[in-house]
Amino acid sequence: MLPKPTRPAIPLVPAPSLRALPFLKGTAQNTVRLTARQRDQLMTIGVRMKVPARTVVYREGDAAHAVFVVMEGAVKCYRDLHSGKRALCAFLFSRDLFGLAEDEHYVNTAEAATEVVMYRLPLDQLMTLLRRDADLQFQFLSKILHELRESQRRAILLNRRDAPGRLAMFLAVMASRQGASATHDAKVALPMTRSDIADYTGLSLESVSRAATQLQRHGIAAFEGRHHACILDRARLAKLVSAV
Amino acid sequence: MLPKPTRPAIPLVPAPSLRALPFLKGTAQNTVRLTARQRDQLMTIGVRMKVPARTVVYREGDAAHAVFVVMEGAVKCYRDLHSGKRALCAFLFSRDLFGLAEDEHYVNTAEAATEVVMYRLPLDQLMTLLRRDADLQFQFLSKILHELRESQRRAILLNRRDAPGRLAMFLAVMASRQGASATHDAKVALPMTRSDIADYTGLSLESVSRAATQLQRHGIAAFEGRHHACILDRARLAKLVSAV
DNA sequence: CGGTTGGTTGAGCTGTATCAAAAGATGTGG
DNA sequence: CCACATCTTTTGATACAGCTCAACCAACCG
Repeated sequence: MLPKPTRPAIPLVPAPSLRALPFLKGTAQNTVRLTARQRDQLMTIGVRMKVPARTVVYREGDAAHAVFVVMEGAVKCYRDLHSGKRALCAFLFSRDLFGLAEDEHYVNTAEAATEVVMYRLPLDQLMTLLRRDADLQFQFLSKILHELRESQRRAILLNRRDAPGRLAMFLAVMASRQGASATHDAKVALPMTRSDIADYTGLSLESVSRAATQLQRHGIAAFEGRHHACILDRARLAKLVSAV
Repeated sequence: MLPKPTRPAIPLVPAPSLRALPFLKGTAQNTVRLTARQRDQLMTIGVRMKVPARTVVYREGDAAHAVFVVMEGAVKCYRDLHSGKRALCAFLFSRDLFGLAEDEHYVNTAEAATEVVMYRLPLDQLMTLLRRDADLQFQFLSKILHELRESQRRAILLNRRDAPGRLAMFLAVMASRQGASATHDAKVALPMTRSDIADYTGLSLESVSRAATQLQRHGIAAFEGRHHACILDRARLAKLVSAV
């Protein structure tokens, strides 16, 4: 399922880092700061991998021997339900962490939504590292905390009943992830399919489509092609988002 | 808002502990094991508090100076939405952790649903402890990971469209929290109000009520009084739960 | 060019939110 | 101890929003 991991001969590639709002002090950027040494250590135990889209990194129920850090591309994490439907738990992007096990087994399936570059961190070695370096461990703790909050935010999204509102929240999340400044950068990349968006927002495929055309008709956002959206009216989008 | 914290003169009270499925090895009980020394340390920096029901421990947006561990009773964590509705993020019970901040501020409001006994752990002292004791920190990391999964499980609950199914999932969660064995202990305590259940399950108050009578009519569960349910047919409840 | 995958649009149905009101619990003070 | 006021829960009738089924359109690919 996975191509054989390859370690780059010359480490010219960037070292893994983590994106998260800090637990404590407010800094300008929402990145947990790893020291050069910590990044080196992670790079040492980690294996850099590049996989094509649709690669299944691991399946729900598999024994967990590693966690992963996304470097480039998008990963989706999901659980297949008995009804044949799919619950998408999260999209992972650059500097995101995934593969956190429960009781030594993965709780959901991870699949590359695009071509993905990532680091594979073997659990035993990572554990050794974390046990020795409490600061590094704290960065991981912060990152997991960050994911917890994203999950709660998604829960709020799912609480909504209106399809346009849900899609608006999804758009807003994607925009903020891509570091969209308040004014410019209205373009939002949507590397996933509509079906993925449907599974993530808890809507049917058709409702996503309808909600998109609705946002477009109201001049709030434009959907150009499959994988790009353009936020036209930030104020009204924000209003829709907070109109829970 | 909060009564003055009091430290017990004689530490005859139980030390704080954390409930979580372990990250790595599967043990029989779902409790993270703290060493006696770690529990002592937590008890040393922590302050034991007993608050009556409806006490607001902290509000969304407050500066975060401490985290809390529930010893007895139930706490609810929520966010009030602009529409006047309330999104309940989580119920916290014995050995649960709450008050995890984002950027030095609490992200939701915590309120005692019943009379609650808890430990208040000042952040600065806890941080010092965690920085020194990587093992202790790992217990906290595991606990947060556990909460992350509970949050994802709730997201799956919210994905459902049918009220009886949602209520069934809620019941199952409550039952498993109270350590219900597969056969006995069919009684489930529901310390919260119907309104709280509605806010947690993302249903309207009325739908919760209707769903409850429906489960009762089908002989799956009986609701006796406000705060107690009795699971009558475990098999069919499980079927309803997994019929996503 | 047919086949496949992904996306949009339309018509009807189901189930929950909503509004409204009654019934049941709870607590207070005479 | 009862009567009253308040809060919580239940029950009923209606409307609306999204799901489902189904057909259609577009892009991509050998």
